[in-house]
Amino acid sequence: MPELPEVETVRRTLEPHLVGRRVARADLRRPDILRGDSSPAALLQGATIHALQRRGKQLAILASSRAAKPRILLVHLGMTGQLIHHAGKADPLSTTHVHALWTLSGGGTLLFRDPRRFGGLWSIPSVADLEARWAALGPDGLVITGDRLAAAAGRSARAIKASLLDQAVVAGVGNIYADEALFRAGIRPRRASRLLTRHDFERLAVAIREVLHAAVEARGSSIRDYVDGSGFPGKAQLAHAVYGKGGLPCRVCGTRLRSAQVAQRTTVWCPTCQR
DNA sequence: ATCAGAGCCTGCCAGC
DNA sequence: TGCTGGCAGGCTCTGA
Repeated sequence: MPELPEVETVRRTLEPHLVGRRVARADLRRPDILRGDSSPAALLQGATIHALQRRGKQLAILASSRAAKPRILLVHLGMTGQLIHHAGKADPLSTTHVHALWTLSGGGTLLFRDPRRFGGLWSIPSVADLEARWAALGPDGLVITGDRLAAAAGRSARAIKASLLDQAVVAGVGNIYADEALFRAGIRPRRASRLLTRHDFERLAVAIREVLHAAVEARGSSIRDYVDGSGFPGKAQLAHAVYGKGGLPCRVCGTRLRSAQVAQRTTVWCPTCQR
C-alpha cells in the first residue's frame, strides 16, 4: 500500500519521463475516479508538465499551457493505486482497472490504475490552492522532528499509533511504517500520546525519518500491489522488522511478536523491546 | 476529544 | 471444484 516511500519512488521514477512533456491527450475511463468538483477538462490535456511534487502520500503533477492558468493534477494512490509510465505505446486494454490514461506528445503513455479505487484524482485550480490543501497536513515524514511531533500529539490521549496515522500530525506515515518506526523507537503502539516524554518524541521522530529514508532507498515496500512509476516492485519489505510478522520471533530479542487491533489497524509489536 | 463502526472496493486465500 | 467469509487498509463520515 503506497505510503510516503512508495509515492516518493513513483515520483522519482516518473519525473524524467514526464517533466518537459506535453499531454497530447487525456482519457478518463472511469469518471468517478475524478474526485471533488473536478471537471474532466482539468486532466492536463494540452498542457506541458513542468514538475512533480510530493507531500506525504499525495503527488501533484504541475503543468502549464499557453491558453490558461497553471493546471495541477493531484494524485492519491489509496491502497492499490499505480501510476505507471510506458515508454512505448502502452496497451491499456491488456491491463485491468485502468481508470485514466495520458498520451504524451512524442510517444509514451501514463496510466492510472487502481483495482480497489480507494485512490483518486483531484483537479487543483492554482498553486495557492495546492498550498492550502497541503497546509492541512503535518510535516512530511522525511523531515519530521521531535519538537513538531510533540507539538502535534503531545497533549493527546489517543494511542501514539493513532497519532502517527493522522496525516495532520505527520504526513506520509501509514500502517506499515508506523509499526516499523514504533519498533525502532522502542515504544508500544498503545501508549497514550501524552504519556510520551520529550526524549520519546525525539527518538520516535528519528525512527520515522530513518525508517522512511531507508524505505525510499530500497524503492518502497511491495507487499501485494505496489510497483514504481516504471512498473517495478521495491525491496523495502525485506527489511521489515514487525509489519506482517505477528507470531514470529522478534529479530532482536526472540520474543513472540504480538498482533492486535490498534486504531482500527492490525498492529504488530514486540512486548519486550517496546515499552 | 476520541473512539468504534460503516462505507467505499477488489483480490486473495483458507475452509468447508 | 466452487462457494463463502474473512482479511487487507487508504480515507471520511456518523454516532456514541
